[in-house]
Amino acid sequence: MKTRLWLLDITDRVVDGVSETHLWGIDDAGRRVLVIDRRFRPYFYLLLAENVDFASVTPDVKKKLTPLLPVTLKQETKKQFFGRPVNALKLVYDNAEDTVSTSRLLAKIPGIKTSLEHDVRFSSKYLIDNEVNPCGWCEVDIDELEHAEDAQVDAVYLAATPPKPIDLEARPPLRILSFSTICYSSRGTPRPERDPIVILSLATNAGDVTHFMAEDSDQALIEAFIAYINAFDPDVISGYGINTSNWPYLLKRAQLHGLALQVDRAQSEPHRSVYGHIAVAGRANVDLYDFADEVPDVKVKTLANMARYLGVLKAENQTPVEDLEVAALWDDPAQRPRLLTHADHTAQTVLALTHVLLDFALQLANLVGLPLDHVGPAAVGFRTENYLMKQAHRLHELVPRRTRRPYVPYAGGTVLKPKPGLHENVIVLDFTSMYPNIMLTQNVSPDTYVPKEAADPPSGVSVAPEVKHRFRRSPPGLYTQALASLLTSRDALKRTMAGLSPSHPEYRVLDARQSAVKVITNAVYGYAGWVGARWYSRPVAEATTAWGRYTIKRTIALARELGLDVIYGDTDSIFVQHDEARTDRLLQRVQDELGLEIRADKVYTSVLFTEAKKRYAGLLPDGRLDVVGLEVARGDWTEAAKTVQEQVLILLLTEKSPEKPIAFVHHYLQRLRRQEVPYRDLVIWKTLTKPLAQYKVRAPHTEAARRLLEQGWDLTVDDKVGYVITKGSGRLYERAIPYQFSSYDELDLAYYEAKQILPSAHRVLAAFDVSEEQLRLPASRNPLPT
DNA sequence: GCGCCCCTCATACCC
DNA sequence: ACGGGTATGAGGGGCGCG
Repeated sequence: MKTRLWLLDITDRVVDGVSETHLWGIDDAGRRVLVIDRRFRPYFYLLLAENVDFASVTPDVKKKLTPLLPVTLKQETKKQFFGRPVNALKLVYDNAEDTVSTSRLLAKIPGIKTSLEHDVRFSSKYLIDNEVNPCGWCEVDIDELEHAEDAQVDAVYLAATPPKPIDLEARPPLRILSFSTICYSSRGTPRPERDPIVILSLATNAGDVTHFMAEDSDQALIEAFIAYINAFDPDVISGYGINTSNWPYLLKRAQLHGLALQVDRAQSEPHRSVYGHIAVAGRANVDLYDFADEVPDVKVKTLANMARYLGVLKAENQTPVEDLEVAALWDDPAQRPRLLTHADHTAQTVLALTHVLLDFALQLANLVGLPLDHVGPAAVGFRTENYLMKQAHRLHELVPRRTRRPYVPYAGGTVLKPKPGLHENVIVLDFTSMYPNIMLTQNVSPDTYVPKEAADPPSGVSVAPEVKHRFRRSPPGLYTQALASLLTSRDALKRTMAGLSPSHPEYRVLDARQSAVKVITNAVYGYAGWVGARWYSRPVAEATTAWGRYTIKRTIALARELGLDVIYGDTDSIFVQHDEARTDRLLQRVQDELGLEIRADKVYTSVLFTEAKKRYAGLLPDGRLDVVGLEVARGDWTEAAKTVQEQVLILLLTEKSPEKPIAFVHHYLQRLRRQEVPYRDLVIWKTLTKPLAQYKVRAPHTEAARRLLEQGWDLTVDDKVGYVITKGSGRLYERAIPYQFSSYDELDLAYYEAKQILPSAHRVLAAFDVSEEQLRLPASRNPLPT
């Protein structure tokens, strides 16, 4: 018998000392199935030192193994390590838990260089070796199970063969459940030991929106949630911040009531897993917050902000509920319905956001080979690494161990000094995927690097400028093959998409796929320079940026030869006058001489530069303002400062003279003094990047955080603190108050004028020789209230 | 005690 | 826990001044 399985989740366990793998998925008839594979065995390698043969080490290995568990030894002669053929002993075990401890012991035997792949997760090896990907289809021969398995699925089977990847068009329809909770706290952050969950709202893609309310306690609420999940039987459970907040809270509350939070398909409970996330066996628990980083335009990553930006926050009619208000709303029978509406709305928003982000998550999981619930919480480096491990398997390359290394800095890209002032009709020319293409064309990879003392290999080498690192020309290395595959697949996806209407159902999937491919393509260079990477290689990273600097330098020279004035440039781009004939010739010459593609990107009808690098603003042909690096583009300036700067820029770039902008600033300052600028536009948001105790200086946002803590609020690393500056004397940090605890009358408006509005406006007006003095309100008029 | 200088710390951006 | 390059503001210490 055969089954075709779309892989949703993979778990493993040890039964009677033997590891087994559980494949949870959906078959091509839409049934939820579990396939148990007892055939795949844990293993690791012992790498033999050079000029050491199997015969001279095997007896020692066997001797050490005797008192240990049964192990099968295999001689591997087809493996490579960093591109060099090696001999390795493969030790195959029964129990994955035994491999790590014995690998360390055996690596000390003379003639053994090191142990390898003992530090790769068992389930990862399973997927990689079988070339099976999560969120993709596989085919497997199955037998009936001799004993019943306690799993909440339509069928449980035993694998009779290893699974084989197969190409089936569409994924099966998934049952999705999104939820959110509201906890009651009379003071500060709710504590699970003390404060109940008062509302749990959920929304499903079957169209149901439901909530459960606490009565005397939240026990019935939790029981109702468990019952609902088991009845609806979702494949995907999603939420916003559920890995850090909702799940841990629910688990603690359930524990206090003596309840088992049985919501998975294995009759067990959610538990913390490798990347600190919560795993729900047999389902995919997806925390959408983990994908918020993919949307850099959203600075303060609340659910509402994400949803608004992605266009899924339909009903904005209701006033948002602040954490501070929850207790009062719950306690007031007249207000409680508002809280319930808010809760339901939140769950619906999470579901809507899931629809937007899930395709990307599925494609990323499938591309890099991490299970759906792992791929979100896994950092970019680990996503990239998993993709590389899959490539390595195909090339018979052994996976290097994770080791601690010292950090040694190296030089990056070139940034040109801009020509300050207003420029008209400017085009931006960009290299397409500069670093990936450099690595591809020069065969830059950890396994093609020729060490300083080594002689040139027969294939010849390419030599990086400045740093002089050498890379053998052939055969293609691990990175090279990975990038070739990524770059060609993205091209193909783009071509297919071009032939489809964006409304075509396939289009969304292809677009999600190409985004996933792009993310990993762009991450490979950074991965190479990350000291935590298994395939870390400083020469690779350093050579890549050196070729990049050479490339941009030559491009500038070619532009000048063609009579094009270079106004600015950063790493892989140059800004020149928009002269079609000359830029066309430049693109051709760059392609011919450098073998890299440079493309016309944006055109600015007018663009303004200050003296500073990485900061400019321009008008696009459709009239939109594009702001780069300036305060408008930053999350740590007040909305007030950003609004003013944005208006000043629009007026400046359209009028090309400073009169109207100056008048606008004056007008805005008057409104500020009359308290007509909304209070929330005067809040400053800053991220806590470490625990409060580790700060070496007192800063406004750390002191505001301290005040929040005193009032019972929890703050963790990566939380944003919103504060305002109040009147009084002394340091700013003494006057920085969490915005919830202050009011308009207490604000130091002079600070907002002098340190927010005026600098951000002046920054862009300085190019027109406007002084900050000219932007201030005349002293006689509208004096500041004291 | 205050203003000034210079340096460090901290954050967030660009590519 | 992917890279380096860059701008900017506030804190903090040292110094001279009154």
